[in-house]
Amino acid sequence: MFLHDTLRGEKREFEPLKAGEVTMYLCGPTVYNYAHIGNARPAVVFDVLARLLRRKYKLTYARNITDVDDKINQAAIDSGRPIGEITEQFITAYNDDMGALGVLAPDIEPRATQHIDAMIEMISALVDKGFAYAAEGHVLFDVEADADYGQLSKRDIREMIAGARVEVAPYKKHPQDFVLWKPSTPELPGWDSPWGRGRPGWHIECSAMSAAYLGRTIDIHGGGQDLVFPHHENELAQSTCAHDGEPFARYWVHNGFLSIDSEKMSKSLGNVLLVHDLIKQERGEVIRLALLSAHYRQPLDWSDESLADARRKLDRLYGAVRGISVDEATRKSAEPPDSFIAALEDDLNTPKALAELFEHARTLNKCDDAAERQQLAAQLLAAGEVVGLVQDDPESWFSGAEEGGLDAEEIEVLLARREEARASGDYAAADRIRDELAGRGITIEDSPSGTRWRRS
RNA sequence: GGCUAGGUGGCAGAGUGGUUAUGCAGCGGCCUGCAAAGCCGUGGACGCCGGUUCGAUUCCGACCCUAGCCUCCA
Repeated sequence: MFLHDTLRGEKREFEPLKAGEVTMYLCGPTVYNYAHIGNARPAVVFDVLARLLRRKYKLTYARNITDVDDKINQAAIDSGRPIGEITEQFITAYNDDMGALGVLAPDIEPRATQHIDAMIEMISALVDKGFAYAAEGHVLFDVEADADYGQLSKRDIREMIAGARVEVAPYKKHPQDFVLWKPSTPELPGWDSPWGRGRPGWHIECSAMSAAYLGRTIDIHGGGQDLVFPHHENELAQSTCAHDGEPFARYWVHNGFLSIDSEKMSKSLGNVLLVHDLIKQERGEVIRLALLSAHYRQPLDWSDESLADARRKLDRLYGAVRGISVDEATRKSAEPPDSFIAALEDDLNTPKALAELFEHARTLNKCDDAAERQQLAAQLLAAGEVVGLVQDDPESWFSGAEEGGLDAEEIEVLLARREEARASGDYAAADRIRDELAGRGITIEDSPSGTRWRRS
């Protein structure tokens, strides 16, 4: 298995720290709004990685929830609702939305507000060891005390023109020093600490929670590319300095950015696509495949076309297994094609893996031996399970409900009438029925084993 | 300006120092009452300029273009 590591800047063989066991941490959502399609990409990508890793290793996968944050505070002020109500609402919404995309729950979903003690402890350690200092109720990380600061994002703090565009707070020793702890006014959420009542900075949350659940050194740390700086750089600095130089993450894995119709997704452009809305119009599986159709490190441009494309791909895969009954034992014992796993194990090359799956589908379509067909179908389903696709019943995939469409019974009545017409040689009447169905989005397929239909 | 990724056929998107990616769309055929699905065949590509090489889309260098980060955004 190979993974691209941002810190080393290269793809290299993956070896867990402890033989047979893997720890993985992914930066999860800040719960003040619904997740958008860009947020969904890392969740889906690392879900596939988790599924793949579980084939070989005992995986412990943590994805945090940031439920204390100034954006949340602002949302509470704007809406006049209590913070706890807002965070609960969006935690539930996030899990529902990701579930709709086939994302399995991580082993651990730690919440920041439940780990304040661990954060305070880590901040104290950083102060004691000379890597942080208190100033005006704040505690700041001293980047100049960490000779390695900038190693992940390949930045040299001496060259950073910090403060050129943002006013530097007067209590900072160095413009790049970042907040570990900040004071809270009475109306803001806060916890007692050695530096007074306050709340944690964003970066320390992940450092403290990953150490609490996964240990000081974790195997894989994931997130979006935009988190490399400053978030992950700061996590790396905090954790390494607090732990006397013990390595923090052995592989840093970052997914590429997603754009919408070649434009950056942003509120000002009004093109923010929420998963919550998208799943009302399109099946989650289609969205999931669309997210996996480009390599995770590549930029991904989202458009109506990418969804239509994903839908047709699923038509092909479901079409290959349609009508084949795979018994439980065969299904359970089947292994995905080697080439499929090989592609995934090469830095999670999902487009390549899917291409292998299409080749496999062609082999299946060509095969006319019943036993062999069942075996091939079982392999395809086993492969689908690794990427979280093609796990639905093929019949329900093709007959999936559509608003205002004909229901299955009406269709069957029409098909029966068409069969009668065909049997009596009245093809004109048969074709009229077919045209009528086509006009209402139903495509007919005659086959030796009877006529079947699907929504197109 | 700096750092980090990219620029592949009509679209999406892998990969490789010389040989079919794959999916969709196109074209020809098989199958079908006709279709659809499926199968077979087929056209079409590697940003620009140099260099290395018997040979480069693939390696090296310059250039152009795009994206992300340098502003607590996945």
